[in-house]
Amino acid sequence: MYIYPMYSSELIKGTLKTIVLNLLKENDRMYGYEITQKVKELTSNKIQITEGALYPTLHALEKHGDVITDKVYIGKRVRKYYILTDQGKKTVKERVNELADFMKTMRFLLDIDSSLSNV
Amino acid sequence: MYIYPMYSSELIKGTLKTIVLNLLKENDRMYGYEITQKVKELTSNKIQITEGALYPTLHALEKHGDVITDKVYIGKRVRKYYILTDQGKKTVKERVNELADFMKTMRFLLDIDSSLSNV
DNA sequence: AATTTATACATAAGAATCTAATGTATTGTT
DNA sequence: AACAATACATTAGATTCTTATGTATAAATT
Repeated sequence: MYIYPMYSSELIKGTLKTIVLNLLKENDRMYGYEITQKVKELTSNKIQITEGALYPTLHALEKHGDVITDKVYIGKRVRKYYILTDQGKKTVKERVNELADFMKTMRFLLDIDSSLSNV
Repeated sequence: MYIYPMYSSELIKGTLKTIVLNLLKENDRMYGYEITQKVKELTSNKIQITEGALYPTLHALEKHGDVITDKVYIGKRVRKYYILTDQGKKTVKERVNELADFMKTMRFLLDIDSSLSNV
């Protein structure tokens, strides 16, 4: 059974906020651990968000007003749900558009589309 | 006259080495300043490599054996040409393939291809 | 002729963002 | 009973960038 390699960490830098915001756009409410598992699953283990990266990011999004939280107890264990605000919905669009544009530029710059092996 | 905005710096992080290596693959020999101008030109000012980012990157590539240098004097002014080594040619392929794969994953994860506004 | 802009290298302090490690605690599985 | 999974969080250290600074030559403008 072949294990897909993870991407080198430099690549993921700068896209984490966008990934998290976009997941929240599509799922209404998610908690931290759920986000790490969902990304892992959706990317066949190629992107694994570490907790040391995720939680500070979530806290920053909350501070910035892009998300609000809802603390829920499952038995005695705490869970913090994150929900997009209206402001956050705007931020998602901006971020995703910017990333899409950036990737377009990179494909051109690196002449990627012409070799069809990676489409 | 509309000035295209630059991408936020987080996005560029982690792709600089790949951009530089790929340019060297396509141009045989280039010097630092030339690289900054070429990237600026090819991306309509949307990616502007700063010297503080570029020179340390070039030095790291040399240290790692991906490039060798050729110091040339234009009159009294020095110019350091960078040339890919065989090792460097391998590294370019790996880096570009990884970035292409990563962008593919991101397009899927962020559901970008379905909205055709950014293709 | 003098000043400014462009060319061309380089380094260094500080910011941002990540990894890896550590910590606490509960719940499910073997 | 022991281990793995769930769920939060923080911190030291690494990496990679920005911004500022420095040095110097060549070309263009006033």
